[in-house]
Amino acid sequence: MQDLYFKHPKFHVALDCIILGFDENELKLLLIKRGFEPEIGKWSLMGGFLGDQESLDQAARRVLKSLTGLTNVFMEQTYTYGTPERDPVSRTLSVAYYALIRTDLYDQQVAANYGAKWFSINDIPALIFDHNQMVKQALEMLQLKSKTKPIGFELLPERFTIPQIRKLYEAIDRQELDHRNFSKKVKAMPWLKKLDIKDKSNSKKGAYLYEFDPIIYKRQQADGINFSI
Amino acid sequence: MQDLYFKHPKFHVALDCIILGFDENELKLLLIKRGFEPEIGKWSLMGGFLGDQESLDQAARRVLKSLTGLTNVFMEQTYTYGTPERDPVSRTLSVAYYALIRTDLYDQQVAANYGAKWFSINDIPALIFDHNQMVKQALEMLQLKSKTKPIGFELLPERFTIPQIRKLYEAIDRQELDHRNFSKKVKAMPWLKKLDIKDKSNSKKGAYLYEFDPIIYKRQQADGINFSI
DNA sequence: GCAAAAGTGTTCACACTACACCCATGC
DNA sequence: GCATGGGTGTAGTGTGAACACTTTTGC
Repeated sequence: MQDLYFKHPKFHVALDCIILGFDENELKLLLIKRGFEPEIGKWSLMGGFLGDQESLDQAARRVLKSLTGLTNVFMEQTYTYGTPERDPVSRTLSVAYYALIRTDLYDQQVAANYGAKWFSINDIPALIFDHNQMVKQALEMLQLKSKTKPIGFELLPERFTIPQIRKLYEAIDRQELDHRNFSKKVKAMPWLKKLDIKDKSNSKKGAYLYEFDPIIYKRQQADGINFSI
Repeated sequence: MQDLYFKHPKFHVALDCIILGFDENELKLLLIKRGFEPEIGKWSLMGGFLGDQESLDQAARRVLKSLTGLTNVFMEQTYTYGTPERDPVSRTLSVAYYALIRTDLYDQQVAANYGAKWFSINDIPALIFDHNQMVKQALEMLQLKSKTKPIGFELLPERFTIPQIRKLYEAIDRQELDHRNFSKKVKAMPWLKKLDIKDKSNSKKGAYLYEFDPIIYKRQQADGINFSI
C-alpha cells in the first residue's frame, strides 16, 4: 500500500520570512542580497529549505534566528506558494511566514554578513521570484489581524507612548488617525498599564510611557472581551 | 550552484479539501471513507497528491472535481500542515483548501463510489491524522471571511430567500440573529435583486426570492462600498 | 514668548439593538 | 379560524467621527 505514496513526486520545500519592524514611524521590511544563483545579487526575503526532521514552524524560526539572532518572536504562517515555474532551478514550494520584531533587538552583525537591509514598506524594491507578492499578502494579513489581536505591540519596545502606538497603526493601515479619538480608545483598554515616567525623545512636554500587560489581557479575553482597534 | 538545492530533502505534498455545503439549515461537511492504509475505513477529508506539473490551486481543484464533479467552485487555501509525524507512512506536507458548494449540484453518483457522506459540522466524527484541526481552522476562516466578503452566497442556490440567508449566517456563526434587523441589513445591499416570485417550500405565505448581482457588487466595490454583515 | 507635541472634553449623527404588530396562506 | 412563517416599523442607546482648546517645556 505504500506504493500509493511512493509513486507520487516529491518536492523541495522552502520557508520564506517576511520580517517586519517599526522604526522612524514607518513599517520596515528586512531584506537580504541573495548570495547564490539564480538571481544572485538581487534583493530577496530571507529563506531556507525545510529539513527532514523539522516542522514548518520550527524551520521558519530557524531561518529567522539565523538572520536576526532572535528567538521567541511573534511569527505566523501566511500562505503557501507552489506554481511549477516559481523557482526556475528546481520545483520548490515555499511556505511564507511573517515575523514581527523589535528593530532595536536584532543582531546587526549577523544581518550585515548577509548584506541585510531595512526597507520602508512604501519603497520595496523588485524582489526575486514571487517574493513581492508574498510581502503584499503578509501586509494584508497584518492589517486584518492587527485590528482584532494585540499583535501590534510586538513591534514596539517594552515601554511605549500612546503617540507611538498611533504612529504604528497609521503605518499599518496607511491612513492618518485622529489623535484624540485614538487616545480615548486605547486608554479604555484595561491591559495597558500607565507608568509614571515620561519619554521626552519626541517632544519637550514628554509623553507618558505605557506597558502591555499580558496577564490582564488573557483574563479579559477569558471573559469574552476582545481586542479591537 | 544547483547543489544548494539538491542537497536538501524532498517531500510528498498532499492537498486536502474541506468541502462545505448548506442543507436543512445546517452547514455540512463532505467526508469520505478512506480506501487505503494507513487508517483504512476511517473518515477523512478528500485529498490527493500534488502532481509534477500542477500548481497547488490546480491540484486542489482536481481533487474537488474528482469527488464532486464540480468545477468553477469557490475555493481558497487555508493553511499548510507539516509536522514530521503527521502522516505515519511517509513524511507528507498537506496544503488545506476549503470549498463552498451547492449541495444540490454535486455528483452524487461519484461521491457514492468514494463512500462519501455529508456530516453536520456540529457532529463531525473523529478523522484521520490532523484533519479535525484542518476543519476547525477552515471554519474559523469561513466565519471571518463571510463577514466582509459575500462568499456565503456560494453556498446558496441561484435564487434564495432572505430567511434562507439568515439561516445560513446563523449556521456559520453558530448564533441566532434577529430576523427583523437582519432583513433590514440585507435589503440595504444594492447587489441583491428582488424577484417577483415567491418560494413556498418553507411557509404558506411564501418568501420572496432574491438573486445576487455580481455586476452591481463589483461596481459598488470599486466605489469603496464593501460587504459587511 | 513661541513653537511643537501631548493631553483632555463635547457634540452630533448614524447604526445597531430590542422590541411588537400585521399579513398571507394551507389546513 | 388558527397556526406558521414572512414582512415591516419604531424608539432608545451607545459608539464612532468631527472638532477646539489648554498644558508643558526647550529654545
